[in-house]
Amino acid sequence: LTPPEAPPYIYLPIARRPQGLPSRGNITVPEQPEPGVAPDAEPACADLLSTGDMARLTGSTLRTVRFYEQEGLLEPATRNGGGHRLFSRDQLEKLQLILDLREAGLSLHEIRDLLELKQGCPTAEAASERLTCVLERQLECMQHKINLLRRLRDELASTVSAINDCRSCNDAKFPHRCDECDVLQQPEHPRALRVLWDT
Amino acid sequence: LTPPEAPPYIYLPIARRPQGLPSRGNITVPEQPEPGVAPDAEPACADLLSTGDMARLTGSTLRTVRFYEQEGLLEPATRNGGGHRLFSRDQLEKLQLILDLREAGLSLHEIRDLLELKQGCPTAEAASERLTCVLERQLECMQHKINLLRRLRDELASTVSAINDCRSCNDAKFPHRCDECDVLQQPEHPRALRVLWDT
DNA sequence: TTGCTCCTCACGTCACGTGAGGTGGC
DNA sequence: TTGCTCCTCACGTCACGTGAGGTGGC
Repeated sequence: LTPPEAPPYIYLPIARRPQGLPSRGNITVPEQPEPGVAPDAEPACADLLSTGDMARLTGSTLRTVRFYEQEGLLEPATRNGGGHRLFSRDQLEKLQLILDLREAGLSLHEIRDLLELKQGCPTAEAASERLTCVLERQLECMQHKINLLRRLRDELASTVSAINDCRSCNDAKFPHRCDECDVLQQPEHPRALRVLWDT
Repeated sequence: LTPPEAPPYIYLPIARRPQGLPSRGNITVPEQPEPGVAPDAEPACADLLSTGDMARLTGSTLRTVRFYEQEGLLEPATRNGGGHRLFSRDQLEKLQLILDLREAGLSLHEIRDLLELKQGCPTAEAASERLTCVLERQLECMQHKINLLRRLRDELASTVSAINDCRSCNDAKFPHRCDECDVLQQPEHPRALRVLWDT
């Protein structure tokens, strides 16, 4: 990808960056091709992203981008003269998916398996079946997690509303005998209220 | 809590455990008081739970229960003659809440702050306001996470349905030019399909 | 005596965070 | 020359996992 004769300063990250693409400290996600720029002229070299661009555009960190490269999840298209990594756009999208899957609870091992699944299958049939199988198992886990989060959200919300009247409390039952207080009228306190407030 | 004169074998965990409470390998969650057993006679000693009971009843591990005790999140009511921890029922409920909050993404530090918040406040007003503030911030985080998980679930589900037709694929475009395939008819592929399948 | 459950170190792991010291083009 | 961004070690952290070797009542 790097012409051997070209001097390093040809490859300055700023020079490579089309106007409107990531400027320092700007977190706006840039659109794909500039109008008037042929998208298939120099497809891999047209708009490469630095490690910092990758981090800023995804809300992650330099360390995370480098760590994912070290673990084989990301691959820079090339490096410039100063040794700086330069990533193509598809690696940005890959990074965004990895970060979302991480937040959904998948380990990097599971994510790597997903990313490598298709290339590890001899036929489209095998790849389709295996990917479907893995994704459906993950879909179940995600649904369980959504259900837990929704239950917990409702529990904490009802705890907040239950202790609302405690702002005007002058009772000596605070803090040790709040479970005997008439202000907390609910017949059965939600678990979070019992654990965080009753005692 | 431990009468100094009493010999240790008075405190056997089996002897303390009312019938119907956690038997080995049984994951059913027992009901609170046995009918016919006065619930306030020996309240702290009536039904104490071993570390293993705590782990089994919550689906966690011995190590986790011990770690949470070491970190000051749980406290055993006492220990028996053999040094085995014995927890009261409110610690089981506390452990369940801790585990749910962990799965929701809170750190043990944040959870400890929540658990200690009330006792660290001089008045009910202060405690109510601070707990409300902390919980409402967490509610926002949880809602964001729910939204992310739902989006990701839908994205993966549509990816699964998109590659369904690939089971009968014999095209030479597999595996490197699937993005040019007519079978993947959607005008705009979802991100997961682009990252995991197109290439 | 044999299982079973529990105990205490203590080292390992996963996914990064956080400096320390150095480089390279405006 | 001065900032700014990026680089490579390398040690730290968080939340446990995983044996190793030992105890105690059926």
